[in-house]
Amino acid sequence: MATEAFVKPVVPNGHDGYDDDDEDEMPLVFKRSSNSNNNNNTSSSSNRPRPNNNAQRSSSIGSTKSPPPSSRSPLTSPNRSASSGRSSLMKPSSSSVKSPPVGEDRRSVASKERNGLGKAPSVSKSDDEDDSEDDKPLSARLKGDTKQGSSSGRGSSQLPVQKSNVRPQGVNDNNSRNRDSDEKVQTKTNVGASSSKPIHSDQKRPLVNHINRNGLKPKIEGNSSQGPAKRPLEKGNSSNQSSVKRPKPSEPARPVKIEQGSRSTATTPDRKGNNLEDSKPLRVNQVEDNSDGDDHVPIASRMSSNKKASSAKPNASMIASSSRTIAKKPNKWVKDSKYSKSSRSLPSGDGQKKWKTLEHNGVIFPPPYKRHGVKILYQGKPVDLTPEQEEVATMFAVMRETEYYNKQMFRDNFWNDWRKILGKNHVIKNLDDCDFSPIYEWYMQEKEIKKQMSAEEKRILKEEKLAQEEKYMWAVLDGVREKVGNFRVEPPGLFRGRGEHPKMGKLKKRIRPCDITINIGKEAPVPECPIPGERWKEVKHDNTVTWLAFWNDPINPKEFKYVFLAASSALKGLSDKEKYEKARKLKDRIGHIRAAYTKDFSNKDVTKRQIAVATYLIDKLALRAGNEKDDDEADTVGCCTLKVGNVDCIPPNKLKFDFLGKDSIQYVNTVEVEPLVYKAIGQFQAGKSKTDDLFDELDTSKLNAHLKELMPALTAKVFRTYNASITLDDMLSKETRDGDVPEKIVVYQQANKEVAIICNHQRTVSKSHGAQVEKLALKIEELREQIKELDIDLDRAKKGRTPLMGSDGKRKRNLTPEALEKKIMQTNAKIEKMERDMQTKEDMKTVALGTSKINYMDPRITVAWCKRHDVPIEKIFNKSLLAKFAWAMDVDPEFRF
DNA sequence: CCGACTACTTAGCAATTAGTAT
DNA sequence: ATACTAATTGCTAAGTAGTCGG
Repeated sequence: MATEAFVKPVVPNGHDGYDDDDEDEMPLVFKRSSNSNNNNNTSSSSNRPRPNNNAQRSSSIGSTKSPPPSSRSPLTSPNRSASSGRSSLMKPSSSSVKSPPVGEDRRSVASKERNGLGKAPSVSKSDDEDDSEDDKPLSARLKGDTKQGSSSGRGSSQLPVQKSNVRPQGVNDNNSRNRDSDEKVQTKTNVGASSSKPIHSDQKRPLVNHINRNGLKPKIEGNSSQGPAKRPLEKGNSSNQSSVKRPKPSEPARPVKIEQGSRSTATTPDRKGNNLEDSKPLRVNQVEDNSDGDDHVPIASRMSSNKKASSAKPNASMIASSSRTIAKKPNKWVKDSKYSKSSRSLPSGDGQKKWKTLEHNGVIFPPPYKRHGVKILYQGKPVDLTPEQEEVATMFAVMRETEYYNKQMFRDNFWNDWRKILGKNHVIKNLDDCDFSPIYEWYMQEKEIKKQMSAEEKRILKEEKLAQEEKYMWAVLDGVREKVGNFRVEPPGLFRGRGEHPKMGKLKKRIRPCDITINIGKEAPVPECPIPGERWKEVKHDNTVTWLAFWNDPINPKEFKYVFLAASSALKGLSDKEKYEKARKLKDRIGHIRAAYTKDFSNKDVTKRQIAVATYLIDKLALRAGNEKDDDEADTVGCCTLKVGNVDCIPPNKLKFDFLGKDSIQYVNTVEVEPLVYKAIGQFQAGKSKTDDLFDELDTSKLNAHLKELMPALTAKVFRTYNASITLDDMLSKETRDGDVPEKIVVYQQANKEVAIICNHQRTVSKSHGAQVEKLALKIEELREQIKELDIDLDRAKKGRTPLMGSDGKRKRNLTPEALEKKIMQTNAKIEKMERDMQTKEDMKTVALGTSKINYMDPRITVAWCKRHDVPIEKIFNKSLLAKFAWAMDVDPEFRF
């Protein structure tokens, strides 16, 4: 890697290349909110419980979803529901008040449209409306169609999902497990009741579906119907295996400084900083550059200004962007000259060239095991273990407080691997007679010692690690220094699969250089193997792929673990942008696509009918494709792999989905569907057992092959991206009102939440959630007491008397009635804010906003909205996201998805 | 048309760090 | 300064999907 090489300035984030241009796209108008309201349908019925977290989560989920506001959205959301809805988020002002339950909210939103499907495409941006409809998720459309529409509103559509509360059982179960569960439950209830749609009142979107949320817990056992839930895990704390941890690469930079970006730098070369080289230039700057530079200033500036955007980067991009429309899409490809791709090249190993030159230093290995000598007890007696045996025993000991520890599958798998290391005639004959407490205690003690280190010691340690890792953190691709995503080889440990994974507890052996294949430019020096005496398995020079290194997964040797560039790299940024552009194309074609599959709901060919119905579900519910899985994986499903038992038909035309999806997260949602879809599902289920495939004629290849006929490069996952982005765009445009920045941020979060619900992105309730809520409630109570006291003092002050003694026994200052009144008002405002915060907290406890922000919502929607409404982008995107979405920063303020 | 490979994105939770409150 | 939270970052599992050979 030498430094010299680069000339390019590097822009860290990637801007370099692309940018702008494309963005422009349509300027369209943004519409802002106009109406907001619509009606809403109620839907409500439901309640959704949401799951709680993990465990719970599963169960809980409710069914509801709501469609996004406008319509676009998909329909419903799955589980979570309930809570979410609530109000808090909403903006304070108006809505604030209530907070309806999540479910409702969404729904309320309502989409407008109703029609849906049928409609033709229209699309184009221009009108949103039309489009919208099309765009919108079906749900929305449905409603219309279907009937339902309960409410009025415009579109009412929504599917009605209802979420039923149902699942109580599950819920209960969960509860039992944790407190959380309770909450969930409650939540639902409460939520439901209370709020229902909250805020939104205005909005109201329909929500189609809404989920039910119930919470069941899935955890382990499954609850209800289906199966078992998988996700049990726990959350335990301790645990973890080893502990290694390392600093983060990211910032390493310290040293550098960079130039920022590009430009300046240009001259400078930056280099990677590796050690290797030297240093000079390098390092330092660079890194941070990106970050730094960006972080601070620029962004902000950009934002604010809005329009201009200039701020930041300048580059061409800006310009381009500004331009408005412009071609955009097609261009993209063009743009980057960097890798020229052909037009359609997509990311994946498509055989296209991904780079011309690639330099990097390979990977860093975890330190060798350090023996601690603490003995475990076997049948009460200390046992001597070899370092290797001790290492594995320690991995297990350290997991004592996790849920895995007591799972038979985990213990069996662990024992199976450990006993091989113990050897045939070892005194330890079974796991249950082993007492790992001494090691666990040693581990806890070590942890405490670390915690007690002085700040200075910690800093030194951190710096040492950084110095050691710095060279691995960077790669130079086509002359541009880029961060490497995961340059640390995974340390050995016990496999922690999610859900009921058949391999949980198996030993994940240590990876050595001879397991690793390196990919590097032909001209670049081959990274030196960091472990003396060992060598890489292989060194390749394949520029049709983006990985820097890989090794076979020790748990499943057929699979690989890759080392890629970080998300902030230009390579990843480009691919990200292409992903969103594809979704925007889908937006343009969605009307036709919906019309096409609607027509096939009654096709005589079963395969075609299944394709039509599956596509409808993916479009409307944002389900994942559902690839086939092996028996040695947790059994979870997606659309194509749904089992008959995962879908219940509820007359006259509702479907209740209940299955474990990716990561064994439960999806529970009851949604109203087109009568023909309802009928078709019944046909697909006829004569089959619960565990048979619902879509027996289908798999993801067939489905995607069909989708490609409708639109080039279209695949099932594009619908999720489309639904998420269109929902965000719609909600932001409809819900944003004049107001201060915090109010606008609330609107954004509400929209983000809607998307998260649609995508069923969940998180476990934090261990301290209950305590936190109680604490807040306590504080609110204290404030109320204060008000009482102040009222009395005010009364006395008006009569010219001095205040009573404070509850703390101290004398209070003599205040004027005016001052007291002001104080009362302030305190009341404080109480209201706290109550809103508490509600929000409750609503959001199982909703994970981050996943959709990182993977599904086109960042240009967010950036453009921030520019239009003078919201600093830093309020929405953290440092990592700013770096990842550098390519979207100079989007035209009028950009619409 | 399959299924084995292969490459790359998406996901939740744990560990860290930053930020506040005490 | 300390204790707790809240927010971020890291980790790596679990998906999607393209390609290739038969």
